[in-house]
Amino acid sequence: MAENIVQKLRDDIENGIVTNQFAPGDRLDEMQLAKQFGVSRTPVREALMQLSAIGLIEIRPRRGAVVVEPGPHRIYEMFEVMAELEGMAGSLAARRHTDADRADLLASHGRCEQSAKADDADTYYYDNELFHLAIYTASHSSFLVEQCTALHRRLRPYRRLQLRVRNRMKTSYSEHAEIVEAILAGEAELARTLLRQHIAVQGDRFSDLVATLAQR
Amino acid sequence: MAENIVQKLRDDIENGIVTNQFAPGDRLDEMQLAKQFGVSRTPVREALMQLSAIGLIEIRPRRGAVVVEPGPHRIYEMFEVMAELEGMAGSLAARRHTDADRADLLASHGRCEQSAKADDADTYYYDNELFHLAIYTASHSSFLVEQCTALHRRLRPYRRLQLRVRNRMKTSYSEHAEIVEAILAGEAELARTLLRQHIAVQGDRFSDLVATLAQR
DNA sequence: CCGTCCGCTCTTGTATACAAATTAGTTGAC
DNA sequence: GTCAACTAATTTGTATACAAGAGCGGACGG
Repeated sequence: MAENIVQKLRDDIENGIVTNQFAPGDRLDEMQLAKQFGVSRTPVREALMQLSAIGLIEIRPRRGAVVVEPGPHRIYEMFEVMAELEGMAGSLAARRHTDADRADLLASHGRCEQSAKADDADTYYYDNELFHLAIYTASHSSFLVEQCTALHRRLRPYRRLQLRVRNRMKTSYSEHAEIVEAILAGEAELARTLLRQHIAVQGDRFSDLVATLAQR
Repeated sequence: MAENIVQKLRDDIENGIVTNQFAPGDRLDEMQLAKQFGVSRTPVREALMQLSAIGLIEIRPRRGAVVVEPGPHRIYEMFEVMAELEGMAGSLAARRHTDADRADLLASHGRCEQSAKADDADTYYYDNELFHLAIYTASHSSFLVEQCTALHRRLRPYRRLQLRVRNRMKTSYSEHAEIVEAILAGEAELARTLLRQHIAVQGDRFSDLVATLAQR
């Protein structure tokens, strides 16, 4: 077992935060975590620092780590940036996609169709991630792929909340269809606009988000 | 002295990388760095992990940390994303700027004018950073500000290289003037386009970048 | 009875010791 | 002479021990 311990700790704690086992505002005690996972404080500290770098927790000097709770406004801002980056990826994808990208995009779109029709939120959630990843990849900008996946990952819990809204899944899927069409047709600006609107939390969707955040 | 040690190490090592004291490809030996700074390996490791999170170095399990050298193509990709984010910030700033933002923007723009006219590259480099920061701030999206400053920071060394190109400083300044005008006039899309073009490494500027990278 | 100050404890930050792995060097065999 | 394998040394990863700052409680004074 190598450095994987830190990775495993990071993933486990991150998972714990996402699933609300560690609620926002909670203090993450190093010794407690160390005992809980059967390791020493050293790898725990390293894992916490990585989570701090991602932005999931905040480490205040000499005062420990606490799970951050981004307020609705901040979450809105993050989606705003995500919308822009996804729009960029879509635009580049429209211009640069290869035959392999086309196949991947259609395949993941097909899987979304299946899970949307089956009304299976969990599967759709997963397929949706792959669909968006396919767009990132088709942009052929490795740095953009990294930025997008990082932000996508960070927004994961809230994206999941959004799916709870009635009919969001079906709406999302039909938006995907237009996006695929635009990308494959090489319509860069259309793809950008559609993706931006697909991601952005505008109008009613913002109140929906706030509402679902509250009832959590 | 508290956790500042890690911060200081991080800044010093980052500075060393930026100033090419630690050349790309160099192995960063933990013990050597620890001795050099008169501390133990623990804070050095933490500083290295932070640098790894930023993307300045790469840590391969059991094989140490090496300074990464982003190839020209990757640097181009990073500027491509930066251009998009700055464009977004400019667009938001055009719509949301307050009187205070207006004053800040004009002030930093004025300082750029001074240093450009004095042909002082170092001062211009610094004033230029403040100018762009003023735009980020005027967007009134704290998350966007963070993303922009992080990427801006990472691109710092290459931005500095670009200033070496003949007349780049004057050109840059005149582009700033148009950008300020667009933002203060509330022309969101114009501001976006101008900023995108201002940042993007397109056409000749890419070959200039490659050339300056090579002669470093 | 309330407020402030001093001290104790608990937690974080740093150092060092120990374990495991990788790499390089040397030796032996083909 | 070259290649491969084994061993030793260097270096990373983890644990533990030690130091120092922050929070909390009790005691003393007003």
